[in-house]
Order: sequence, then structure tokens, then C-alpha cells
Amino acid sequence: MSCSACRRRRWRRRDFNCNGQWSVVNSSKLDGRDSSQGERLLSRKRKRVTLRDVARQAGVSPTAVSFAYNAPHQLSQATREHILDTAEYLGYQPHPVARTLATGRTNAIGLLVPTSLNWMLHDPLFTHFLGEIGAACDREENRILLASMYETLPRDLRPGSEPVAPFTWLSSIAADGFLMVGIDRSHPLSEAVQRSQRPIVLLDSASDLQAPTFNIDDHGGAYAAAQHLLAKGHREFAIATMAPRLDGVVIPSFGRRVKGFSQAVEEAGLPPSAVQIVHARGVRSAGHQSFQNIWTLRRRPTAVFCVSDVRALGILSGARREGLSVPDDLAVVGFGDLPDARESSPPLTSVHRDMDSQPQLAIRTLFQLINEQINEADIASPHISDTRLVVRESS
Amino acid sequence: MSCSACRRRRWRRRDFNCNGQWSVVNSSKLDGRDSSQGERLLSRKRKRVTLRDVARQAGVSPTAVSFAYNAPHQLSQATREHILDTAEYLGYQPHPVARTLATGRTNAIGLLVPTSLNWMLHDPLFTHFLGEIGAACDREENRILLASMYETLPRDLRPGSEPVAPFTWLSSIAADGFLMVGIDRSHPLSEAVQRSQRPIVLLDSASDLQAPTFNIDDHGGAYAAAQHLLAKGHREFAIATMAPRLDGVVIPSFGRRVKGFSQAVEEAGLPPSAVQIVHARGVRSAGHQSFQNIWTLRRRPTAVFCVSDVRALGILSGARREGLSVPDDLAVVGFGDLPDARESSPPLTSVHRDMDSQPQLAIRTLFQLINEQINEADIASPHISDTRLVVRESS
DNA sequence: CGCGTTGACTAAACTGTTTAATTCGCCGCG
DNA sequence: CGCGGCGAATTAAACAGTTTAGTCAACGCG
Repeated sequence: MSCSACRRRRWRRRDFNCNGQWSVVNSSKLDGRDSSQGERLLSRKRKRVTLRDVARQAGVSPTAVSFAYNAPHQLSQATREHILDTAEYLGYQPHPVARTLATGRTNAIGLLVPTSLNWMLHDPLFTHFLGEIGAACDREENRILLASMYETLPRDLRPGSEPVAPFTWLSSIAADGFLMVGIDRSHPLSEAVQRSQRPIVLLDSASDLQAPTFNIDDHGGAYAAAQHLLAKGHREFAIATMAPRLDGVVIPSFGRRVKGFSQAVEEAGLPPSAVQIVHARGVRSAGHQSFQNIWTLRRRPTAVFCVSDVRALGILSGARREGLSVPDDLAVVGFGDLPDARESSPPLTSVHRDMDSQPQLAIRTLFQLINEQINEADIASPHISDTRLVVRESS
Repeated sequence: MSCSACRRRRWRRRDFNCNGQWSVVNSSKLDGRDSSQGERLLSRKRKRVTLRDVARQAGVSPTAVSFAYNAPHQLSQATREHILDTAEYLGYQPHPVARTLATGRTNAIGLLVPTSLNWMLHDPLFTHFLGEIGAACDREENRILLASMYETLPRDLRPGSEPVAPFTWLSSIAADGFLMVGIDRSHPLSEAVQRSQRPIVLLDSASDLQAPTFNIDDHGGAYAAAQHLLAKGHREFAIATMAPRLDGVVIPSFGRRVKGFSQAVEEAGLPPSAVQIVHARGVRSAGHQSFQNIWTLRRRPTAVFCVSDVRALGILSGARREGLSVPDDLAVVGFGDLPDARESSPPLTSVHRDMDSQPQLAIRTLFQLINEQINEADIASPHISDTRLVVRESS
């Protein structure tokens, strides 16, 4: 356990003797740990061990310590080991933030969502995206910084507490690039994010930002759903969607779906009143709420189109609870074709979208932008992937 | 649009004239934006506008610029507005990392998981936790930094690529505190995290760390499940759990559940061979896999206990696909009592755990530690909340 | 008139790393 | 013996903010 470097070289700092020091360390390792824990409980503010402390103790320059970790070939083997030993002895922990400041890399990507985190994380589609993004981050040894843009909405859109200023908000997001999911062009923060000069990729959004965009054919999928229901003879429809601006958040893909469905109905020669739109906030709970709203409409629809599968599944279970028969009393069509849609009773008719490759493409593009392997200009945008209706027993 | 401050006061820097400057800005605002975008496409490395640039341009000290944002009352109204105008004009964006370095706050909490992010994010229980944590972060205006400890596992545990050194790993996690979920004491990184001197809270873990721990009564819940099945007359059991160390990760709560179940069976006087353990990797897919594994056992069990509900639900659908009757051909009991457990067909018997208050308590404790409102020593630990068996039709 | 106070603002130190440029000694070579 | 080159380690300058301890002038007051 003696420090080989010390035998071969005299370090500047005379009072540091490897052999002596190490014998002390070895004998009191456990006690040392315990006592430091005690101190820690007394005061968290204990001065942190910095790279400079290690350098001083080891009798080398700070640069040498940095090299010991980041550029081993710049140092002789002996010095390197001596430094690492010293660092271990002092309990040195590098400061992530300082390192980031100097290198310019945070090794994190910012995942920005328009709603509250709570809301988004209860949406199975989003958590599925998160899984795909996680897989990519696993590969790149990056982290996900999950941040909600909800707090920054002005007071009139989001009743409640004061909005967080874009300045304050952005200046606390340390990420190398941003993946924005479900962002509408009306969002007051999107321009600020763009100005931050970091790479951005958009997913399921509507935006004027100069950034690669990955969407799906919301309009076409919803249009097909309406055609299907019209062919089945339905003439009275409901669309179940999110509370519009009630929470201040606009999810653009939902809007496109509503438009697509309505357009098909209109083109079939039916009056606009044939489509009634019901709103419900929440995610998981929105289904039940939506069902109530539909069932208490004066003109009861015979078919309901939901902007997401979670809502549709909730309506199914609401209908079951009410003793209704799906599809005879009410036909239900969802959007997204979650795995659960196949397993529900009855199995849910839904607009299928590719849940995997779209986010994969987006996150890969983001990493390529961050690593400067590609240029924004190289990307044909927006990238729109197909949707198709999968008919099952619920319609 | 003229700068009121300029009218009242002469700024040191003579070549900055608010009125003149502003007229230029106004007339070329769009062009300016466009050309800057062009530049940006050419080189991302364009020098960033710093606080010092703003100070120079505005003819004030850097301190004043900082005050303009962070301590407005220290400055006269006029100066403050002048600075903000100048900052806006230059397109100043504060640097999150520099700010963090100086203040010592990242406004992010590190959520550390033992598996790959991909794995964890497909687990509905975990994403539910994530939702609760997200809600707390919404309130505290914090972000979630999602980081996987999987990469740091040594090669012999995790075949594949080289492990990331704890040093490197930790030095890229910029968080004010850590919430660790499902961490086993055997994990090589947990000690390193503790040494980072930042607050830690553990959830569903097994650990020697000096940190508040929030667990549930895994052993008791599994024990009750076994008793229930024994009372129903079952004598041949299977336990469906995760691949043990095959992916190198040990989830301690799963282990406790296996132990609890086995112990009850043993205490009933049955031989150890009455409990066969089947392993499956994956999360969502693990259910189907588990079912296959169970159904091909030489001695077929009549009842299966799953360490999680996802697995149990997968087994249900596997059995359905095979044309089996649950519970007649195979009784199924899950653990966790997810909302989906009530909706499955047949509804799933499961060990109920409180999914909400446990993570809420954990995250609240973490924020209190970070804000130094409480001390580690104040917390009675480990905190263990009750579980209870909810019997439904699957058993 | 001298003294203490207040308001507005600044200089300098501080946060903890990385990295480009440089020095220093040593070795081999012409 | 001088010189080029090399390996090892150092110096100093970033990185981009915050914060402490002031300075300085104006002001009120006894």
C-alpha cells in the first residue's frame, strides 16, 4: 500500500509523506468514515474538497489533478497514481457544475412539456415516449432533464400562482439540447427557448421554430376514423378532448384531430351540429368525466371519437359501469393504439400510430445536432409519419 | 420606445445612445433575427452574449446587471429598466450553469434508478411514482434529472460495454439531492453517491446508507398472499420475478416479496420444492414470458404469485390467449394493486400498497433536507407502510 | 458644521474546473 | 557543444455568473 511514486520522487510539499500518511489512513479508515458522518450531521456546509485541495496535498499543480482523470497520458504513471491516491484519501468529489461550466457539456437533454409534469407523466403515451428517449440516453450516457413549461404561462391562461419569468425559468435548465413534446406555436416560452441557441427538436408539435419537427398524420387519422363511423351509419357524434385553454395549455395534435374528424363529417353533408365536442381535464380520470359529459348531452351521440386512447379506455369502463353495450349503445374510437387498446373489453378501435420510431428518430436527431454531426438545414422538416385506422369491436 | 433612463441620466459609455440605438433596432428587428439565424447555421460557436457584455453596453457594472434580475430593489427603477432593455437588445441569455456554480443551487433533483431508464420507464408503478414526484417538483419549481445507475455496473454483472467509472458518472449529475428508487445495498455506486455530500432519500430500497428510507411491508404482503392461496387449497406454487443478476440489477423489494411468500409456504409445512421460481427479464413483455415459463414447468403449479402487477397482468393475458381459465386452471396474485388490476378480466387479486403517499412523503422529505428545514437525524427511519391483500376473482 | 444614515452603485473576490500555451530538463544527434 | 524534439508538469486564462464589502454623494438632524 505504499505509494510507489513517493519512493522515486521527492514531492514539493515536504510534510506530505506517502508512507506515513497511508499507514494512518489504513488504520483509521472506518473511524474516519464514522467521524466524518458525524460532522456531516452537524453541518452540511462543511467545506467541500476541491481539486485545488488535492493538488496542494499531493504537491502538484491543479492541472495535474485534472489530467489524472481526464488526460491520463499527459502524466507519468507514478504521478497519476499518487494523485488518485491523494484524492481518494481526501474524499475528493469533482464538482459536476464546475466541470460543465468549463467543458460546455451538461450531458443532459432537456425534455420540455407544456403541461404540468404530473399531468404528462400520467399519460401512458408520454411515458412510452419517455422510455424510448431513456433508451437513447442510456446509449449516449446522457440524462433526461424533465422540465415543465407550465409554470411560465401567464396568469390569465393559468389561474393560480404567479408565472415564472422566462428568464428565470430558462436560466435553471442546464441541458445540451431540447426535445419539446406537444408544444403549440402559441406558447409564450417557445421563442425564448429558441433564442437560447441550443439545438431543439420538436415532437407532436405545431411550431414556427426553425427546428426539426416530427409529427404524425393527425388529420388523416381522425378523418379516417370519421369515415369509418359514417360508413357504419352513425350520424350523431361526440369528440372527447382536453379542456381547451382551461388549463392554458394547447396540445396541437389534439386540435388537428378534432379538425380532421369534423371535416370528414362536414364533407359527408352533415351539419356542424352533428359533432358535439366535450371537454374534460385530467388524464386517467378524463375518460370517466368524458363519459358523463357525453351521456348527459341533450342530443345523445351514437358514436364518440377520442383524441387519445386513455380517454377512450376510460369511456369504455364508464360505459361498462353504466351497463351500456359498446358498440351497440355507443361506438367508441380512440387515437394512438396503445398496447392496452388490444386488451380492453371490448377491444378498442383506434387510429394506429407508430409509437416507437417517431420518438426514436427525434431523439437521435437531437443527439446528432448536439454532437454537430448534422446541421438543422440538412433535415427535411416537418417529418410526418402515417397513421391508419385499426378497427376492432368497439365500433 | 425611447429609454426613459437615458433621458434622465448620462451613462458613462458615450457611444451608447438609447434613442439612436433603439431606432436602429426597431427598423431592423426582423432582418436582424434572420441574419443571426443564418450565422447560427454556419457556426453554432458564435460567441455568447454574457452579463459582462450587457454591463459594458449599458455602461454599468456587472453587479448592476446581476442585481437587475436578482435583486431589483438594489437598483433605481430607471437603471433597472435601462439594463433590461439593453439585455433584451443584445439578446442576452443567462447561463444556467454559471448561475448554478455561483449560487450552489441546481433546482433539480436527481432521480436515480438501478436499471436502464428504458426498463424503468416501462413500469407503470414507476411512472406513477414519477407522476407524484413530478407534482412535487411542479410545486417547488424544480426539475427532475432522470439518471440510470445501470451503466456503472461492473462488466461481470452487466455484460456488454465497459462500465462508466463512478467518478465520471457522478461528476455529470448536477442535482441538489437524490431520490433513489429500488436500490440494493450491493450496488457499487450507492457509497459514492453518499460521499457526494448531498441529501439522499431512499424509496423501496435496501440500504446501509445514512439516509431516510421509505419502504413498504413487502414481506408481510407476500406472506398474506401465500396464506390466502394456501387457504384456497393450493399446494404447488410458482413465483414470477425478475431475472436475478442476469442484468446485474437487484431490486430489493422483489427479493423481500419472494422471501415472504416462500416463508409462509414453508411454515405451512410444505417442502421448498413446492415453490418454483421463474425468472423473466423485461417489464411489459415479462408477463407473457413468465406465463410460458410457468406452463412449461415439469410440475405445473396451480397458483402463481408475481412480484409485480405488470407481470401478473401479462400472465392473465397469456393465459387468456392459451384458452385457460383463471382462477380454475391457474390462480394469479399480483403485487402493487395498480388501477389496472381492478379493470382486468378477471379482476386481479393483488397485494395493495399505497402508491401515492409513500413517494409523496419521500419527495417532501428530500425537499426539506435540501432546504435544510430538517436534519437527517430528525427522521425516524426506515419508514415502513402497510400492505394488505385485496382478493378479487383471479384467485 | 460634523455625524450618522441611506440609496445607488461598484470593485474584487469567489464558485471549481478545463485547456492552450509555455517552461523545464533531458536525450540523442549532427 | 549546440540544437531539435520530446515527455512531464506548470502557468495563466478562460468559463459566466453571484456576493461581500465597500465607495461616494446626498440628506436629515442636533
